[in-house]
Amino acid sequence: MKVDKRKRIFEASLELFSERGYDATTLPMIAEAADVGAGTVYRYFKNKEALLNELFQEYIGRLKETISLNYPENEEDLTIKFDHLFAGMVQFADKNIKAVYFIDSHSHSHALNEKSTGMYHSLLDIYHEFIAEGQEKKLVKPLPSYALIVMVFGAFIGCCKYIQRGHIKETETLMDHFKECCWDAISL
Amino acid sequence: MKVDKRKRIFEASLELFSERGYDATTLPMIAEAADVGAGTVYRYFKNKEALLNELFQEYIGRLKETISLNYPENEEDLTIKFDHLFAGMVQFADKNIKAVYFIDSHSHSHALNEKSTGMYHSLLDIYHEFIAEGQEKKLVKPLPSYALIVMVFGAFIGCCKYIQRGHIKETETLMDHFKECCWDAISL
Amino acid sequence: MKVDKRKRIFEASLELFSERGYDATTLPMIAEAADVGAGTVYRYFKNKEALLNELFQEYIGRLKETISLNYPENEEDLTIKFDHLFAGMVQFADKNIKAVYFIDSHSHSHALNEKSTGMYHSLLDIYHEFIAEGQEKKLVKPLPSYALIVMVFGAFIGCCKYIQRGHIKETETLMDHFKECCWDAISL
Amino acid sequence: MKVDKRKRIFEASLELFSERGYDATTLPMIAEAADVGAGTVYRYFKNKEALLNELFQEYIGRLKETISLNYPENEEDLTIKFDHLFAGMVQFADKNIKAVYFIDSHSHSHALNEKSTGMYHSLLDIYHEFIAEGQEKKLVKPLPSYALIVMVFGAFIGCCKYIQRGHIKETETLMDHFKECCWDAISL
DNA sequence: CATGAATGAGACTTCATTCAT
DNA sequence: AATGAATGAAGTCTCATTCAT
Repeated sequence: MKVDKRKRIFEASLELFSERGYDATTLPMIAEAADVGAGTVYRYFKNKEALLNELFQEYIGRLKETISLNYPENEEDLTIKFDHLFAGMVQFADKNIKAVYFIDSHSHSHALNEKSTGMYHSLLDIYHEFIAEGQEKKLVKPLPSYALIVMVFGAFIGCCKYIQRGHIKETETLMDHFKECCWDAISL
Repeated sequence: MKVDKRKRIFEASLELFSERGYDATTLPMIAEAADVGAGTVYRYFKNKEALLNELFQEYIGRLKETISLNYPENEEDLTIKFDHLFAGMVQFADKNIKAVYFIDSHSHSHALNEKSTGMYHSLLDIYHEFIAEGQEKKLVKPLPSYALIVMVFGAFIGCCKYIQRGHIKETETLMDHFKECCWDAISL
Repeated sequence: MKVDKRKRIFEASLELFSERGYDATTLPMIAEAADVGAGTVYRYFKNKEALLNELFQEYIGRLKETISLNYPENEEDLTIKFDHLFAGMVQFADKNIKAVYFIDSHSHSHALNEKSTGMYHSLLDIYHEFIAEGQEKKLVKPLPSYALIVMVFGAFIGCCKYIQRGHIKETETLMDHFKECCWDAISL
Repeated sequence: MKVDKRKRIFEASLELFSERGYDATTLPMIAEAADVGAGTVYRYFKNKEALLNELFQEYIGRLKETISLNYPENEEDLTIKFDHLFAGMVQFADKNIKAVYFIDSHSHSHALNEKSTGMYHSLLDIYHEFIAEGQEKKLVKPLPSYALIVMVFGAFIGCCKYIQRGHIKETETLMDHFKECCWDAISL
């Protein structure tokens, strides 16, 4: 029951934050969506800001976990690493599409604390390392890795939005095409 | 004088909205940044929401104008069109970097009215047409054009953010590399 | 066990009310200080207001008892009565210094009920009678007895606060001097 | 008009704080009593706590001024100084009876800031000096001056309360008697 | 025109109290 | 009997908006 309420608040927040943004989401909205009393939210989270940060950290953590799981750290073939990273994102988005939007739209929120931004950057580091390795092997374009990452993320999120809006159904083929796009974009 | 005040409000809003977001920006903040009385804002804009929409429409309009100007509508060579579109974006961003962030971060704001979203989509239409033409000519990947557009935009905005944060200086070479990235991403 | 919990709640309340005041003391504070659950307080007291009143009445009762015990009702020598009253106050304060502050700072609380204020005034009546007798015997100044009482109380509480703040150690001599002060103040 | 609103808020606060205490007084109560909107209070005072402190400092200042005015600093006869101090209190109480209660009941409030307590103690210093001089001259009892001051204050406030409750009308004779009480209490 | 004082709706948050366990 | 999770009423405070000057 305890876990239940906390989970409901978490999920309601994720939904609302991803759709309206943190600032445009009121606590009463969250309470109603989670079907709990307004005061109940404060039993589980210190305040609205803490709720945002816990939510952010939770999903950054999950995303990182998804990507890190079985990551072929010592693989020589870079495309295998790329496949893994891309597959991880797809898998995560598949289960947590709202979380993808939420992370994307709040990664520079003024309400994030140091730990949150720290976790965010530690997530990006995985990609930075990948880019760096690729550039060393002359397989990836010699552009700032930050920009390349954003490009892939931009593409990925665009793809998610596209799919969610129902313009088209998600297919494995589509995802493969997207992966190709991304690879083409960054590779030499 | 009238124009002056309106302009100051506009610019203050652009700055604040792009940095903090519409919801986190208060009217007193805007008034102070524009160095006008709070009531004065209401002489030029019906309310905060109207201010957002006028601002959004203004910059969407300018961006569209920049891109459309001398657009080689009947050009056969698709890369020339691509060059033009990319150059337009770069040129616009060069003069209105805040506006780029503003548009990016508010394109799905809950406070946008129909006209604003309409203009936004009509801007996207230019790109849609370009993609469609490219796909017809088998020069562009047969992926949903919406996704391809977002990818290019994502890359572009990522690039802008990257440059603005001072990680590197903007150079013509850098921009050319980015253009290449984008073209590689979408082209067959 | 029951008595134990009730006692702990009582003592925690006394401490907190005397230090922060009734209104600035929250029930969670009391529960924590008493090391009981918040709900438990309601097993022993109807609500916060009832707790205040029971506490007030309890200590007014004890003070009255202390003063009344062996009160030389029929003593002719007024100074002996005065000595007794003063000694009673000192004795009470010695054991219940917090209660002295509590009574002093809450004797006009908006949350006291009729019974509480009734007991308070009935306590004052002892002093009123003493003053009246003294005035009849032309030993006490012909001022409103209420004012004379407050003066003695004011002196007494000031003295308690003074001692508690550690400015000086309580000595029998000091108390005797105070008694003298008080007597000088009211006597002709 | 500006001054008017601020003054009304000040006076309403004084009334409510002196009657119910700071913690039991809500901002809506103040706003209603002052006949202004709730938000208006915040145009004049940063918050409720600031309102309390400004009020406290204002009246401490006035009281100090009243007492200090024409204070016979170099007078040899101590009773003349005493007369002056006592007369100052009476005069102040005459014009600001609510303020007397307010100061008395809030002088140890947890919401007072450093400046407020500083001013309070600087007010007490006037009395401390008087006591010290008296003790030096062997005219005042050799008790802690803090305690003697509290006694006089206690008497004075008791007297004020007594008068206000209408038990008796304030007369010059009454005040003279009180002064005598106080002098008897502290003098050798 | 321009202002900023004034306002009340509503946001965040706390807390006295209840009740299922 | 004891608990503490749950709650909604109410408190403090902010802010979009209006309006008299």
